[in-house]
Amino acid sequence: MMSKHAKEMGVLKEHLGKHQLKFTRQRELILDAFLKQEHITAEAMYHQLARKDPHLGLATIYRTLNLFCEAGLAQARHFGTQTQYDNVSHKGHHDHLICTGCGKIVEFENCDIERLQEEVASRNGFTIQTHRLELYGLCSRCRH
Amino acid sequence: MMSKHAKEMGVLKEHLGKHQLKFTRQRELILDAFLKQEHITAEAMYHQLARKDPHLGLATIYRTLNLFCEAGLAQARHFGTQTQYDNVSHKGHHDHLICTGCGKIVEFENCDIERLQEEVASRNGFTIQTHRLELYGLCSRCRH
DNA sequence: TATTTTTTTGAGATGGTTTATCAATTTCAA
DNA sequence: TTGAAATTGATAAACCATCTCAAAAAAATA
Ligand SMILES: [Mn+2]
Ligand SMILES: [Mn+2]
Ligand SMILES: [Zn+2]
Ligand SMILES: [Zn+2]
Repeated sequence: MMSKHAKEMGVLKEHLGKHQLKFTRQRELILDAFLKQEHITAEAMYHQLARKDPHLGLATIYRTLNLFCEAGLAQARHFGTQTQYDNVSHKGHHDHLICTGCGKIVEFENCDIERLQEEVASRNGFTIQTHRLELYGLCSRCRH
Repeated sequence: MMSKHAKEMGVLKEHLGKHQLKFTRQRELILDAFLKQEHITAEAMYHQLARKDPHLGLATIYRTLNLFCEAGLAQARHFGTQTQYDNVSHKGHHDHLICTGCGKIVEFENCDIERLQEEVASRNGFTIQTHRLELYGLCSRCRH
């Protein structure tokens, strides 16, 4: 039977091949667990994977999640104190709504906002490379 | 002669009074230096003030800048690795364009973007408390 | 398959930034 | 002027992420 994450595993292997990097048991294990998440911290992955492999080191988790970022499977986001790794393997650009009550994260895309950002930039002589838009507030559950 | 920063000194003193805090030589010194800046890090203030008072501690700078935030004179911004303290004593809400080449920071306000943010939030059942919008790219000088 | 080369790993040290601790000092109201 | 309360400066600690390096694993080569 074919792995559930065959496509993404292929993306990783292609990246590894292009950069003289090796395919390891740890990288496979971490990718498999990562793809089941939407946003996760290195620390959270560490604890979650400790059950499957108690010897997996935290440094390896960080190294591997950063590798996923380079391979285009993940994006590092800095919402709070710890870096959240965003699983972007199956989605395009998006921004976030974050509940300050329960920590819930909702993703959204808004072309109008993106266009206005470009306008602001060009009006000031800038060319945008990246941007960051985060809306912090209370979700409907936490408001009541 | 009246101090150049009389109004802001008044805001600070009012905040101190309301919270049983004391007016000190250090707080006056740091406020005076802070108000001459647009955005500055605690570390940068520390080095800058070392000339006027070589005994001023870094912890005091941090404590005092955080106090200014509580008094509404400053806002902490997390653009890069170090916290930038934004002098908001004479301005309202604004967002930032940041040049990845030279570090130049341009402030902007855009009501249309703000309105669209509210729309996105309410469509998702959220009530916005704060937001963060940063556009990273190259300024006209750095592009050439 | 055996050998060699190269990369990766795990444990812990290290680094950078900010906050906490605490005895000595300063402020300010009585 | 006195004394309670807050502040300060030096430095330790916390925190998150990266770096170091010897041992292990992977892949290329023979
Ligand atoms: Mn996301
Ligand atoms: Mn600003
Ligand atoms: Zn919530
Ligand atoms: Zn520039």
